[in-house]
Amino acid sequence: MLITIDLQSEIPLYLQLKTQLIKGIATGELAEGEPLPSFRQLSADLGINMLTVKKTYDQLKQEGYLTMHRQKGAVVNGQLHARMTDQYVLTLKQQLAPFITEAFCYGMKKAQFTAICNALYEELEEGKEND
Amino acid sequence: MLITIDLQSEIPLYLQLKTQLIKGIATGELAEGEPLPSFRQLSADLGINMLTVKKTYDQLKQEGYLTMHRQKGAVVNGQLHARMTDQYVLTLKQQLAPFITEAFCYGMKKAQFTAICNALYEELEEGKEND
Amino acid sequence: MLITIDLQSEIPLYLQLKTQLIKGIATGELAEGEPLPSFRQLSADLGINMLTVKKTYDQLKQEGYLTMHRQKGAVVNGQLHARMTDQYVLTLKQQLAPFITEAFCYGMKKAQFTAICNALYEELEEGKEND
Amino acid sequence: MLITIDLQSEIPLYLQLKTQLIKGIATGELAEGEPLPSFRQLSADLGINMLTVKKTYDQLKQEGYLTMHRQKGAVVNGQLHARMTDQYVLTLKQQLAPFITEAFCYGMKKAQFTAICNALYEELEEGKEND
DNA sequence: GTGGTCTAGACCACG
DNA sequence: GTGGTCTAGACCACC
Repeated sequence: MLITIDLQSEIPLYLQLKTQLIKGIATGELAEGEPLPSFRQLSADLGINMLTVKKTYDQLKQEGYLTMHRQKGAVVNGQLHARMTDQYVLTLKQQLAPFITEAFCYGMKKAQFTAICNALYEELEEGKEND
Repeated sequence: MLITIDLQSEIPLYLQLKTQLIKGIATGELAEGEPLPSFRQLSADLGINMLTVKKTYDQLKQEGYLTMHRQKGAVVNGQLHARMTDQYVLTLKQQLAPFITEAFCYGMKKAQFTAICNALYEELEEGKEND
Repeated sequence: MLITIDLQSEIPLYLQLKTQLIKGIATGELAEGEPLPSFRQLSADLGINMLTVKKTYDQLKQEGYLTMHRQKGAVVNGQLHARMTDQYVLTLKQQLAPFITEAFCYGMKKAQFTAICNALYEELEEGKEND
Repeated sequence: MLITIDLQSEIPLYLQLKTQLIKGIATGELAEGEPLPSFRQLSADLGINMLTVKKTYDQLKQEGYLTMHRQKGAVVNGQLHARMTDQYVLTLKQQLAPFITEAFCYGMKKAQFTAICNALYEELEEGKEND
């Protein structure tokens, strides 16, 4: 799986990495049980610090995406889903609100916004089918 | 206009304030030509630092939402919209992507996600009609 | 609140700190809403690294004991309890099992073990009453 | 005797193995004089490294649970108990404290905690009776 | 001042 | 080799 880090971006490195790994899991590109590269390996490949990678792995572990393994390193965890609690939906709404307000301010129509979301969603779904 | 600041939030105070003011302008709740409260007044009302309010006004002014008057203070500037560049759409997609990926991981269906967005969007549109 | 760190111990520093802070919260010595010292302050006081303190705070935050605050620093979070899920009880049993097995091997009677636990429990309860 | 190793666990493999062997000895499931499987056999059965098994046996030998025989391999050593020093009791209290504090924070009552411990204790005692 | 992030080293236990 | 922990610096945005 190809991972790219933009050192210029204002988005923290560990978040860039996290987002891409989650996407890999979502699309199935990183299948359940598949091992991820070790801290050292990945940090060397990306040219960033070990701790930054570890921080990412720690968060993914805490959120249930990964399991850390003394022998095999980090492996992808199945059994996501069924975590879509009301609490999550609430949090999501709060997170989306500012973007929607901004889009509205910029004169974007509801239909266009929906189209963008659908496009992103379908990207993931297609990725999953192609596994 | 009611403004609420969440000191617990990880969103910077000035951004919370900015978003709400922009929303007010977008919905028309803050009409063109209407003066905004002074730094001192607003910062006291919200219980935050004057500098934080000033920073918000500065940005809004710089983005064309406000005009500063020596006597009237800050007044709302009309003529928004028509700023929806391709660049903005691209940025928006990048910002939305992680939330959509996460929702997808948590098993949320596209329809449910769209429904949430539509609900948020319609809140804004209704606000505009009721002015 | 007095916090002591044993640099000689094989227990990680951040865990020593975490345990003591949780205990402080449990006994009510750190009351809801009370601010904790900043990273820099506490790390300087204890003579350990800032990141080690931050790591502790991060975990306590993630477990719901704390809320991080841009202005006030870290503050104690109320509304614990009601988190005693079946999952937690199961985890607890797994964590306790080895200690009980060991005690049993060393010839400790059930009554003595229970007595030790009760003593520890009552320490906390008394601490709470005395607030 | 059934031994299970959890590769996911954060508990070192050699400790998992050691705990279970001690438990077997404590309950009498592994009777005095009974030979244990060879390194090679046990490591193959459990799917772990031979060195890990050896490390476990070494420690058990050093703690007096086993005796190594050039021909018979490792054999169980009787005469346990009577090792419950004050030092051990102190250590145990320190180890249990964090779990009890956490349980207390989560709203667990003393009675429920005691019940859990008793249940675990009785499991061991019954194991012993049934031999 | 605060927290948030990142780096470049280091040592340890485990396997 | 792996992950787990720790240190001593640094820069940034926010308040």
